[in-house]
Amino acid sequence: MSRRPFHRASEAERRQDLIRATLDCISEFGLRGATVREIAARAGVTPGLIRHYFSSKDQMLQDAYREVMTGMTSTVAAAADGDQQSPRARLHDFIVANLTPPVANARTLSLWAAFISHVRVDPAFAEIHLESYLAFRSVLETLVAEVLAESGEPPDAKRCRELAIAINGVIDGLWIEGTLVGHLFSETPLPGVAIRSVEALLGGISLAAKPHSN
Amino acid sequence: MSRRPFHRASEAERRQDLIRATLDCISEFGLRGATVREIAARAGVTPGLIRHYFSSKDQMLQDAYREVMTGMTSTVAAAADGDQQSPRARLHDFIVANLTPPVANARTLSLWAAFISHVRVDPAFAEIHLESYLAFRSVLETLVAEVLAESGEPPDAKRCRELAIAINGVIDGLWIEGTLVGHLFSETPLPGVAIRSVEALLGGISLAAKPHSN
DNA sequence: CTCGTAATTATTCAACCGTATAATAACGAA
DNA sequence: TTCGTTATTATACGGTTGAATAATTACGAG
Repeated sequence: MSRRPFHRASEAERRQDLIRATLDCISEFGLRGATVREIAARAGVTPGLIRHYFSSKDQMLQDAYREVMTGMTSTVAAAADGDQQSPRARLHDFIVANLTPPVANARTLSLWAAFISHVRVDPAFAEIHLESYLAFRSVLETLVAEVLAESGEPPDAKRCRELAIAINGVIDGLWIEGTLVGHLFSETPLPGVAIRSVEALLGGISLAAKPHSN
Repeated sequence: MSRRPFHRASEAERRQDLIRATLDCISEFGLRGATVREIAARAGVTPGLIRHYFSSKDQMLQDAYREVMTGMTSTVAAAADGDQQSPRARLHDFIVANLTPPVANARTLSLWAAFISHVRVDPAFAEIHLESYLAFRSVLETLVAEVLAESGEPPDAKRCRELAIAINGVIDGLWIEGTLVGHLFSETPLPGVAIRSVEALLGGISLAAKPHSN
């Protein structure tokens, strides 16, 4: 009976491994399949180690939830910051980034849905959701304001807010449908649908780097 | 030690009770809390009875999923069929029905999210999702086609499809946000946001029964 | 009224869950 | 090298899970 060999890892590294294993289990087997034992096996450690880095399994799930959401938001925010483009081009890239991998991805959607289904159950999840939603909408609202200013429209905070809410809705809805049954949209690629929809919502403002030909 | 009294119920009635108890448990405690024992207690029967009406717990979950989705779709479809209104008014009522109770409801959203998170895990759930999505979009696509025809626009199947996809996205997205953090939208009620957004998507067609004053 | 069928309860089972605790091994400081 | 600290493993515990089976009760057919 030889004892299992092991190596010490840095705290950041271990926590990252455990969270990644947690997300893998959730996306593959659902929340029910994300057991302490399965997660530990996936991370290549023994179950007891989890309680050494997280005060409880729920705590680890919450940290995992937070990481998923901040990861998505930072990814699309970064996409809107490529070079010094015009506000319209940046909003364009922001929208496209939301509807293409790695954000538009079946695994990510499964994780998001699993966590969302717990928002009503656990107040801690509700708080994480609220934070991440506001962070996302804040980025979007700023982009919208810049686009309107670029088009010479007078600043109107209330209109920006409502536009951000609506655009956020379009993005969310298309993201869900596109990643759940993406094969249905080979004829009508969703990034294009989203861009044209947002252009309509903005009252006809074109988001293309160069004006449309049609 | 007296034996628990019981009464026989019709099969339809019992299955309905069990499914409702299942949905109650999921929305309150999440999928993890929807155990055979808790569900049976909620339905006022003993756990063994579940296996008498459903071949397995998963089977019951799938039936519950199907019922939630068909219930939502039939509710909003019925809202669009009030009296013999104009197509524009019917689309208007359809959209509003999606964003007001009982469809826009935290419990319903929790259920939907819990099931969605299993689409990737279990092919049976994926099939139910596909069916319900297509049924919903079909209703919406018909409404859109009628609205366009009413406005004298030439029939264009591809445009109808794309509009239905986009409008579906707006509805889904606002539905999620509105039910998750509804208190954030007291200043900008979502049904109004949705109507104005869809009007923009339709290229300016008004959905009000009487033309806007602004 | 009787009796067979089926709905419902009661009980049991093996497996698994999250957590707690003790033993051990790796690493840094001195 | 030595030794203390702690990351990691190993083991154990009480409770829960979905499922299977047996015992009982309600109800309809005849």
